[in-house]
Amino acid sequence: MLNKPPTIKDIARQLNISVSTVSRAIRNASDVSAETKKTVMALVEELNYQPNQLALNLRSKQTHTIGVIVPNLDYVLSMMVRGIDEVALEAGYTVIICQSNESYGREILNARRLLDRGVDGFIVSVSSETNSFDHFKKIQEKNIPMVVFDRVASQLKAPSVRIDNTGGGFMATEHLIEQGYKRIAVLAGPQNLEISNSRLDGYKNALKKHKIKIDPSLIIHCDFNQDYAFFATEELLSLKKRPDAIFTISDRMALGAMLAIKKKGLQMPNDIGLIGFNDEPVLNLLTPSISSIEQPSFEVGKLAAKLFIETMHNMDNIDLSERIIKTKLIARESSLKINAKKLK
Amino acid sequence: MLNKPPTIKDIARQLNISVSTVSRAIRNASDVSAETKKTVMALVEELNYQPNQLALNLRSKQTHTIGVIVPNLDYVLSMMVRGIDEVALEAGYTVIICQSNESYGREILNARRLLDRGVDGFIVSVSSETNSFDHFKKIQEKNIPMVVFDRVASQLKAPSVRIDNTGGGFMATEHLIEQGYKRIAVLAGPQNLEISNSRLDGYKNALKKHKIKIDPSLIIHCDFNQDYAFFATEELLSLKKRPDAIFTISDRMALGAMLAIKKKGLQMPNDIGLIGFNDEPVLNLLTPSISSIEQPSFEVGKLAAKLFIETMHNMDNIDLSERIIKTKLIARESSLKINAKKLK
DNA sequence: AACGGTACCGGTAACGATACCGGTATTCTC
DNA sequence: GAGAATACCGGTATCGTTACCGGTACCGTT
Repeated sequence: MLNKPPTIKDIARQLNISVSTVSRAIRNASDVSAETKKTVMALVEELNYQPNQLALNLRSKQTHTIGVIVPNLDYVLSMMVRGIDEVALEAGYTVIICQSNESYGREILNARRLLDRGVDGFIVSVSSETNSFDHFKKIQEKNIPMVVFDRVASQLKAPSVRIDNTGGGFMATEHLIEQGYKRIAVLAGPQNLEISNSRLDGYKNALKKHKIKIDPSLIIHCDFNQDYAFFATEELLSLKKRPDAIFTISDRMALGAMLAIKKKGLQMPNDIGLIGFNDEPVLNLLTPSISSIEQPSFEVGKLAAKLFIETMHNMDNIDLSERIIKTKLIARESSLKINAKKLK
Repeated sequence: MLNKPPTIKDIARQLNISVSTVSRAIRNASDVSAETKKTVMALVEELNYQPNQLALNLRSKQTHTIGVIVPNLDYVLSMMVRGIDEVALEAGYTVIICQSNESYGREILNARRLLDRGVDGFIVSVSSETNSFDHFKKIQEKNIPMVVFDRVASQLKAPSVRIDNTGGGFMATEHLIEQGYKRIAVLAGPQNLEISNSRLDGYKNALKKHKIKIDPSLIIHCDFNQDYAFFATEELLSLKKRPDAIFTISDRMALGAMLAIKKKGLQMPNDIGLIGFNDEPVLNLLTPSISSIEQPSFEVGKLAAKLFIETMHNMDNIDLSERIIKTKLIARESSLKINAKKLK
């Protein structure tokens, strides 16, 4: 049973009419009588005709496909991708997900491959290695729609969706201050990532507001990585004047910090406070449970996809304003000094 | 700047030669002189000519695309997908990932959409709702390559890769027995999922081997879900003769069980033992750390992709033998009775 | 009777690329 | 020097679909 799928031509031949008429009948266009339309549709049904997408792609130069490039598929990004997928599917688009693995070269490669696969556009979150944006600018010059999300880069002029990173960093830090912590360290991410620097800015803003001097020795840049965070925390804890609280700009790093804290034999929240960022569900299962900044990742993804579709349908008037989504403080045992005694 | 990308025709026109010659020159085929080849390649370079994939797709009826259908993107499956992606990319294939969200209808829809998007084949893990496999059988009848992985269904005759579920269930259960647990309960997954039943079989085998009577009241089927597992465990713990150990066939369920155990005020491993399945990294961070069965998910994915490519290149002689990958016991505090005292 | 409008349909050229066939020259062979 | 082999190239069909143009009826209007 390997007979090829029927084409519009087969239908035309069988019905003794022209392919154009068949085409029109199927697309329910005008210029075709109700009667012929009926006979065509009957045969379409009988033969189980499906239009050949590949041919349509060639003719229309569209594939109804969105290329999504992400640095990885950690908890946050995979939630966002699910959001993108949800909206895209609804709108009749298929999503191709490529991971750059935080590599600049891989990101370029992904873009190239997606491009000559004929995607209709891009939804992108940049890798931590990426400093130059020429590969994306080239895409924009070709008038191909592109939306950036989560990891936004201000050098890249494109519609964007992200969370309020500065605000989140501020909330986390102020929360620690309000709990009475005095020497607050921060594990920041890679230097050239805006998402990282914005959260760090929030941290600085909070200290300034409460008139606490910023101590550069308490600011550590390292990878978004549990192991790096572990070692960084060990170093922090062995300082002469060790910090009494740590804000890590991702939960993965908070986990590493937690391990280092436990290894050192310190108790949270009394000996030291800890707060992460992202609010991964696991935090609530740990002992002590760990505070964090919650963000609506799924919503970010959905909004990015919606924005993409809007942009796509309105290419001669692109709305470059930033969409910024609020975050929320989730205070748990690891930083709740006052209530901590009650909880015990 | 909206000049269309150059085509083979443009090159031909500029060089005053025919398109066929250009085509041959580009593909480095015979029947073209070294000289014209050089001039063609020079112009190709200059114009930055890229062959139009859409046209090639139509002509060759191939897209170099693999459709991957998974029920969700939890820890295990996303690792597997990463493995697939790795191998596929290397081999020049792009992967389209679709989530069925454990829905039979969605699975059918995904298959349809991927099909008329012209994927070259499928790599599939079935949803928990799926009982009928006609949608996949139809694909096979069209002589389109398909490989199933992880969630395998024996009704579906296709090359497959999965872990040794029965063996894993056996190892987990025997470990509990060896630690001295007597009344071992199991939280099994959905009834119609082979992956679930196989792990349950392993449990039964271990009990039989050690001459322990199987108590149906200790076997509970519920969703792969933390909340369900929580409630199921609460019920188990309120039994008159409550179990002294629980084997959950996924880590997500183990987390739910843990919460119920803690709520009840019981101590692991002495009051009750607990072991999960999958060995998600979080287990090691919990207090107590939770035992599990480790599986090489990334390898499963890679193997699935390799198997797919093999199958694809050898469609008239498909190798239907099952690839089964071994698992490994990771014993931690939640079930290590003997060493537990030392750890304290 | 002549004309304009509408409804319907068919032919053909694209889209971008490759495969096949056939036709020149040039070289080789004896 | 005739015939065969080779090297090189161009024309055309094809993949499946839609856009565009043109043509035939048929109707109603004046």
